[in-house]
Amino acid sequence: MPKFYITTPIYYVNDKPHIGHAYTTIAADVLARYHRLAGDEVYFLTGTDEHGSKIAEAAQAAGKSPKEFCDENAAKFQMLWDRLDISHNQFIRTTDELHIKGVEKFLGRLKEAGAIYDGEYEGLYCQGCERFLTEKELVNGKCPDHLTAPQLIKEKNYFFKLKEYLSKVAKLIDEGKIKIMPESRRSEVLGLIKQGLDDFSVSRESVKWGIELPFDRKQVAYVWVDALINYISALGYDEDGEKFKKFWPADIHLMAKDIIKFHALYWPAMLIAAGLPAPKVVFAHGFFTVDGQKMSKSLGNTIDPDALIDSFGAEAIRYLLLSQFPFGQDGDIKAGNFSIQYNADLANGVGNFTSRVLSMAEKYLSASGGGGVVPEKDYTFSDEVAGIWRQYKEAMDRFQIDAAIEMIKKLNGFGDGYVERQKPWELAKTDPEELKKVIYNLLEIARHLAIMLYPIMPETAERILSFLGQSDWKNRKLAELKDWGGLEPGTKVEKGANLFPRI
RNA sequence: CGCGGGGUAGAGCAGUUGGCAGCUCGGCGGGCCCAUAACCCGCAGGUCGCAGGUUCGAGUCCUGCCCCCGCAACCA
Repeated sequence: MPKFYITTPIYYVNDKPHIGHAYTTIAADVLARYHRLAGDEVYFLTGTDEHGSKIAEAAQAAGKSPKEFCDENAAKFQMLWDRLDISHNQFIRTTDELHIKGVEKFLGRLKEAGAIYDGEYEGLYCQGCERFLTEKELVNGKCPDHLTAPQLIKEKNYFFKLKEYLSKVAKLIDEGKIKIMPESRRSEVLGLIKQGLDDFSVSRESVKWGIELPFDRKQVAYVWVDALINYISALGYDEDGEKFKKFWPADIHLMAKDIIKFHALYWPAMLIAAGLPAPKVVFAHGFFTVDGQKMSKSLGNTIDPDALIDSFGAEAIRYLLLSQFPFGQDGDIKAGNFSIQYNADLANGVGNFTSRVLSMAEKYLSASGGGGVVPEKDYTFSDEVAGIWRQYKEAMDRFQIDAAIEMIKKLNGFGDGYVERQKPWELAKTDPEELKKVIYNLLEIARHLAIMLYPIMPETAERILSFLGQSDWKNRKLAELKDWGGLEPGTKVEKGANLFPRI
């Protein structure tokens, strides 16, 4: 059984989760669920990044200890993932003992390998960026990202020999061993390599809230280095450990484009230095604006994920967020149109289609025990549906979640069109035998629709499948589920509840 | 020479390797009555930002130009 190890970034817990975190995590969940459905052994990791001076400061401002502060915020993330039905296998926190051990081991390994050297660093440090800036990066003496003047800081630091490993990373990217997606990000990263990057420091002397270096307890790991290591520490980071052997390297690190450099260059370089394989895919999705504007607290247009869930439900939000624009690109979330789209795609689309099909089955094929009973199979549509499935799979395999959603809409439309052409309500009077075939086809289309829907809207899919009398589908692989004719004659179906009430 | 995204039908967007311009919403007109006043069909609506170039052929490649948006903090 192939394995599929997928990760989200670990989110910085200096505040509660926002819509961007939800977007990344839902996307990862969709891919994780798709791969489980396909029969892969999936390991889906998410978590929180809890060290660094910013956290320490925020905790102090809140009058709490760093750990207390982190506990509270980490819980908010966990609660949101719970509400959104995120199916992660593990939620790692960088304050977990497991992680701390992993970081110590990994940094120790880098030191042994001679990839770390100590030196003194004097530089302009930007609090906001949590890193030293070069003179060249400054604009009018200020950090271009934070518009604050960096402070001149001098401290002992350990450095990672990035320059020494960069050519190896470049080679892996070149050979496609590390796939950077989408394509535009790949060229961006190759451009960065061409420009040349400096060795970076992996430790901080001035920061206290962090993981102490095993070879120098006066220093703590730089928060970025600490964070990246979570992808292996979560698995136990033990070359002989079963979990680690099975799942590493990651099949895909998913993230937003702002942190591509860390994942596509720094992290693979560190892994190479430590003698470990690099991740197979580094996928950076885009940023989005909301209703044409960048989200910001001062503009008051931030969207609380919980409020969205309250209005539309977790299932609809998963769908709405991912159907807005091509996955990977920048785009705009038209929150103002959510109710329009909800009604169009979910209430009038999926909800109405399953409703009309199931109620026809119940009405025209009612059995003595009540409810509809699936009639004889008909093979009319094996080709059409197989074609849609092929495109759906292609889309998912290329991480084009939006394109996969298009296929769901296409199948839905195909089903609605079929109803119109066949007019079951007339066949009910003129041709009962033909009617049975038509109903069979419709029920079967509904089943396929539900399976396709599963990664995006798992709860909805399960409900439709249960209305269709399906119970053991979870034990089957997609390769089998997507074949035409999966619905067995004699199965009882029921109209079920209204899936998406109009709003 | 800061970085990045974008200019395609009224609105919002697709257009992978160049090959007769598509989708959704909205508008108009029909149809249907199984369904969540839902569904189906048809119509209107585009000089694909501008100007050159390459090509048998460019929204798609090249050059130049114009315009819009994001880039303090939070932060995917």
